[in-house]
Amino acid sequence: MIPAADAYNLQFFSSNGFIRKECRCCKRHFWTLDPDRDVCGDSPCVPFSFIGDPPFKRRYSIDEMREAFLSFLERNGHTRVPRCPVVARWRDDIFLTIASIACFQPHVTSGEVPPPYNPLAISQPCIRMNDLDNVGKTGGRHLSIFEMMAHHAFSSNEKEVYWKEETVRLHHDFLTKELGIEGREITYIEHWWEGGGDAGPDLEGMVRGIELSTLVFMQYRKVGSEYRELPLRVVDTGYGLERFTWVSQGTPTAFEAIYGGLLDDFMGIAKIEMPDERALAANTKYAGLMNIIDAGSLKDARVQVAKMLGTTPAELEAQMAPIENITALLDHTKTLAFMLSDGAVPSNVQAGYLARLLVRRSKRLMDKMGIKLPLSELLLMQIGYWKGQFPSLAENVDYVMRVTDLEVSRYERTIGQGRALVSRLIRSGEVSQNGTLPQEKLIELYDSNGLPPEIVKDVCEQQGVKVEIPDTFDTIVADRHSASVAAETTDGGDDVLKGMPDLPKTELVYYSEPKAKTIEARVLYSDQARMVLDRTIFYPEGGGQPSDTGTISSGSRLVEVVGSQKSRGIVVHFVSGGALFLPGESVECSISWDRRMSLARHHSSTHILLGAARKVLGDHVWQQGAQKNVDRSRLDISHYEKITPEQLRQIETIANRVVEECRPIRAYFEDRNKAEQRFGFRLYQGGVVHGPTIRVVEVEGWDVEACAGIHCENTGEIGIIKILKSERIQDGVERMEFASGEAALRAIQSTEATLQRVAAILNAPIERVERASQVVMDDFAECRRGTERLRRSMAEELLPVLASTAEQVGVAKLVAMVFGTLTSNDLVALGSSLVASEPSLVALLASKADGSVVVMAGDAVVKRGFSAGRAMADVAAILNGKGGGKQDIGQGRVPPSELGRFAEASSKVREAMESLNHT
RNA sequence: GGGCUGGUAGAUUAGCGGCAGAUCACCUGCCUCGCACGCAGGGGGCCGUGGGUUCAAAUCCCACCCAGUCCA
Repeated sequence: MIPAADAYNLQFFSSNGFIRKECRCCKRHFWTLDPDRDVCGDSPCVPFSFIGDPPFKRRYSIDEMREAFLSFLERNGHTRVPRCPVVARWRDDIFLTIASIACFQPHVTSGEVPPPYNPLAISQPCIRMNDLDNVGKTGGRHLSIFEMMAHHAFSSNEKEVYWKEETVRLHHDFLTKELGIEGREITYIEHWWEGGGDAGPDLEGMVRGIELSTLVFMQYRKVGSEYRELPLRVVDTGYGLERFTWVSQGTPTAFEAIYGGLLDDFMGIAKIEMPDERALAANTKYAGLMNIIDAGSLKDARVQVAKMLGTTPAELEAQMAPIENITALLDHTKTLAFMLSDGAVPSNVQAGYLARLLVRRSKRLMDKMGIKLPLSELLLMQIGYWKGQFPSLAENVDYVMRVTDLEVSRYERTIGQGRALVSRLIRSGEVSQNGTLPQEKLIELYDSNGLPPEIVKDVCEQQGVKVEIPDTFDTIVADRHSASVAAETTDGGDDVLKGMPDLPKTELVYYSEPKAKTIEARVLYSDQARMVLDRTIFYPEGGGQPSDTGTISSGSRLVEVVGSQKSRGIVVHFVSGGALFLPGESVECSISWDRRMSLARHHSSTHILLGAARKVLGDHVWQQGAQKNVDRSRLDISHYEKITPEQLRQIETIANRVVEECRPIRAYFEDRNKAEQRFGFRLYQGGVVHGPTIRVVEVEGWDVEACAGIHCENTGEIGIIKILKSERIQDGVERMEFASGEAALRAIQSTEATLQRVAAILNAPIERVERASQVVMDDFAECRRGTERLRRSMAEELLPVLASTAEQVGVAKLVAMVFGTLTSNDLVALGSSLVASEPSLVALLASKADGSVVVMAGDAVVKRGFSAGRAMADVAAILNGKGGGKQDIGQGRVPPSELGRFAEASSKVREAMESLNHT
């Protein structure tokens, strides 16, 4: 979209002497106070020029800068709000908090929920993984974690807070009056912003070649190719804290400014020296000119910078690589510290995968630099460095350390196995003739076995096999996946209200009177399958809790309610029995009380178990999903390893203690912002919750969640919680299945009944079942071994007898015999002993028991060209059976009755033997 | 959520339709003052589970379970 021409034409600009210009380099329009300026102020149009020459009035540390920003805005009518977690659990579209505005999406920006304060100021740690490869190589322009300082204002037709004029004024005042940057240094580039379906004009605040801030005016919703006005206009600013700090200090890279002493500590551990400051600054400046860093352009950059410094690219590479690695490690470990402290569990899915990726990248960087210290120690150092500014980092140190060590050992295990795999691959000759590993194999090793190409190369070259890593490795891997992306199936989402007239919202009596078993209600709508009432006690399916069932009746007319759903505040009852009622009629509603109580018990148990799991396993435990049912329910939680039986028992014990304590369970509606302030993001266990008012379910002193379900009023009503089993449903997610109340009793009884039946089978009392079954299993194993021994000794015993029946046929000997009760396995054992003792022997053995036939041939006969397999096929043909085999063994089966003609078969074999080669 | 690997003795694994093998570990004996070791012998396998195909399945097909891994 081409924004309206006057979108950037601000009073602020004209009255302060700004002029609009077009960059001679990139052709973008920008505003400046400098009439002579003809470039926009962004790199690559202008180089970084703050290094060694900061344009600020003084140097700021990172927390001074944050404080300067937030207090400046407080003085200008904003309220400071605390940061959000970096793991965005309140969003179902992103895993990580990628911008400050993400804290207020979608509920605030959609207008559904009022902002906690308006306007407000925040400094939000954000994580972005899209430029991971660039981190370290661009002097700090790319970071996987950064703080986005922001002021947000939300305006509507009813309430105007502030919009473009005030935003730019605040920005300009902060930079000039607060930080002391000359107004002429600042340019504002006109830009159009789109993201997540929203759009609007924005201005990018540039100083000395670097973008310090972005001022976005979210104004439109993009629907197709059309832009519609949003009811709520959002001032979405983003001030890069790290960049502000860096520019204020003018250090060669941003990392000195961000990490200060921690950078020195890391360099000490890696035993590397700071490279020549001039080279480093040149490198950063040049990197600033490049928009995308890949293997090729990095090479170009090295050549250019080397030329500037009068050195060779190789020398420069040697000088820069260590600092690039250590700063990347510094960045990755900070990101990990934040993610893990927020309870991210490394896994193969979602945010967990990003955590795993970072662990592995960090570990690889450490290996490259020869750092022996455990990764967890580096995280500990990061936590130590940041906890003053982010005290919550220190709260989960044990978890962070433990899960990091575990994850690193998993990685090392994978790599160890991978190395062995590569060695085997080489030994087995999976290498092309010219001694290189096929590229196909290299890709597969990474894709299927997680082996980074460098490691494969390392192992291969130790064994003299060459490996070429293609420059486009990542692209090839990506292509492999994009080729197999299945067409997404989007179901239409049948609206349960389809075809109904406009109806008022249903009064939800199941909330106001949770103990009501029956009520009177008035019919608003009724057809063959659906009914809507003015009020209801039928809980509609939602939040993992199935709906109530029951009846709706009037006099002798009665329909069964098989389920209910809520849409736009209206509860629709699904009925069987037809359209018996007319709108306006008064009816009697009655729900299946046993079902309701069982569901309520299970639902309350879910909350209690979650709290118990958190106590036993740690604060990283979050609900990942839950399904309640009448007989049993399940709760999925995030956890990094298999829950042990002992932990499961502990969880069960603690949960039942909560039941015994008869704690009150309170359910109430609460203003969203108030609830969040009181209970934090822990509320959102059940996933994303919409609306300005949320229903809070509080198990006193134990657990608080936003939840729409029906609960007991007191934990005592649950009676008992029995965990039935736990399983790992995916890496990082454990599922617990449990039953509550009477269902728990039934489950226990059922297990007991099974045990009793087992006891009956074993003919032992329950107390001795364990021992008895052990004895049975041991006996069974012993029997199997005994049979095998017997088979072998029988073969030994029968050997001389059989051998004596051998008949000379040409140069070979034939033993042909039919047995009565042997099995195929026995025949093979016999045959193999026979041919082992006499290499020129052919054994043709059959059994009437199952009609199995075996032909075995000794080495000497095989050498002369005899094929036991072919002989077997001949025998099968004669005796109406089937069979075949290899040179030395043939097996088959014929109808036992045909064995009466065994002599015919043996003469056929004899014929084959007679025609054998005599030499 | 999707894709790709793999599951065989306590461990690491070979076999990939036709007699389940190797190495390490384990046990016994020998050698040795003793030992990393050496020599001789031995025990140890529902070939992940359940179906199917086949005269015959560790092996092929289907489903499931478990582990690993890449991508979103």
